[in-house]
Amino acid sequence: MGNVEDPQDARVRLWAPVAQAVALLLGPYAEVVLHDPDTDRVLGIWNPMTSRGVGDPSLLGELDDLEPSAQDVFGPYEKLLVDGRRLTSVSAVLRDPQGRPSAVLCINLDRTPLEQAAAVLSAFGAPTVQRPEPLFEQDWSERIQHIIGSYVRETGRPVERMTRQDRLAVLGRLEEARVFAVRRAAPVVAGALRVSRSTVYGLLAELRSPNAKDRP
Amino acid sequence: MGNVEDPQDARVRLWAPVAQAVALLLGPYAEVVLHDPDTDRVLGIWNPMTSRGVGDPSLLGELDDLEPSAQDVFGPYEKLLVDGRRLTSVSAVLRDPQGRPSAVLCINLDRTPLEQAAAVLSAFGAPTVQRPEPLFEQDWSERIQHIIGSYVRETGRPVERMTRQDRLAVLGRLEEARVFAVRRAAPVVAGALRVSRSTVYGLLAELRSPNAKDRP
DNA sequence: TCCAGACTGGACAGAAAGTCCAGAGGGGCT
DNA sequence: AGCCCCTCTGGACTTTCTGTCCAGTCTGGA
Repeated sequence: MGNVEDPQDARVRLWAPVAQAVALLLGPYAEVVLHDPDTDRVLGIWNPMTSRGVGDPSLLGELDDLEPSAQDVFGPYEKLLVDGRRLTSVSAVLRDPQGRPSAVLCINLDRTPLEQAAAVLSAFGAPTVQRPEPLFEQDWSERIQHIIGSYVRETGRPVERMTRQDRLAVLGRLEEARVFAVRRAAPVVAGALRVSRSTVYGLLAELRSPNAKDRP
Repeated sequence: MGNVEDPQDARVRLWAPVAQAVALLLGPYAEVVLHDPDTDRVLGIWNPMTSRGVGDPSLLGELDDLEPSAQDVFGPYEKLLVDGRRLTSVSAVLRDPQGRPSAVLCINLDRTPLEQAAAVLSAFGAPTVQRPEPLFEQDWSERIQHIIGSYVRETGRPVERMTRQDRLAVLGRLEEARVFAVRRAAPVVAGALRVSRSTVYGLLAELRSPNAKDRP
């Protein structure tokens, strides 16, 4: 299901069984990706969690730190999807008999369902109300990710093709969460929203002002 | 297993099946206790988690808030055992046909194993250490008050007669709590510590710098 | 093709954040 | 008391951010 691979490529034929086996073992919540380290493109993908397909460019950062290093296996490290899902990832550089890197295998495990299950368990018989929705993130930049992420999930609209209204709504939530009381937050938000700092301040001004716009 | 009951008592004969059924359903992690509200003693206990037995006095506080109230079912509320286990408890006042309280049934569910399981689940594949200590206050100025307040309480030294060391310690805690990442926090802290802004920055610098002071 | 609305990048003023220092207490010691 | 050392103070000053503005670019729709 959802497997996409290029059977023409010898590397794919070589590694596909491994990738598929792992994908089967870890159920629907693990994505296995085979990358071409030369072209930085996807060779094959099993259980894709995003809309990537064969030939698409590899996600920025997924391979970034890998090449210069001496070791071949990386992680596990944490990644955050725009929709808020938490992934645990490992990567391995796969070499041909001559020792040259021929592919990079990445396994991305979605930890969200496990965490939800954990929440169910610890809520069982718990008399105290769960935290009111709150921001148990120590790190405010995670909070930003989280808020933007849940908005994306709710609306199904990724950051890249948000409308002005979407941005206004997201900024409203961020404002509510007092995010802008934190130093340096505005530029970070601008970055996360793929928008310039000016735009953020513009939208923010529109939000905060008595909107004279509503009555023409 | 581990059931202790007094078959002589009519109330026990009446309620024992209920108690036993609940004890069986909730496995080894729920303790069911039948109390005598008049003598404040244990009439019967199933799956005892502590060393209480029939005839022992009921645990202090277990019945405290029950009597004066109008309702008959209480909880769930949280209890803490000396060994650190967290219990979720409910209680019910059981009445005879004349409406007089004849027994009190308490069910104590040990939530520890569930919470451990939850921890296992959310640790599965988790690369990062769990959050270093949440501090889920929305309002950062409250957080400042809270940190300073607890220091004062711990040391018994009010803000006015703090020593330099005290101030350093407090600032250390505030720093740890990332308080100074918030705009305008420094002056507020200075005010709360009854000290000038300069002093705050001075002490802060001393804290953050490689303390050359330690090696004379 | 042209227009209108939206975003950008850079410039800039103003506000905080930090740094620095001369001078004012204020204990403790002689 | 008188002195000294340590610490805090208030203010001046530099640096870093914040928030505003605007001319110019991009883009989708009529």
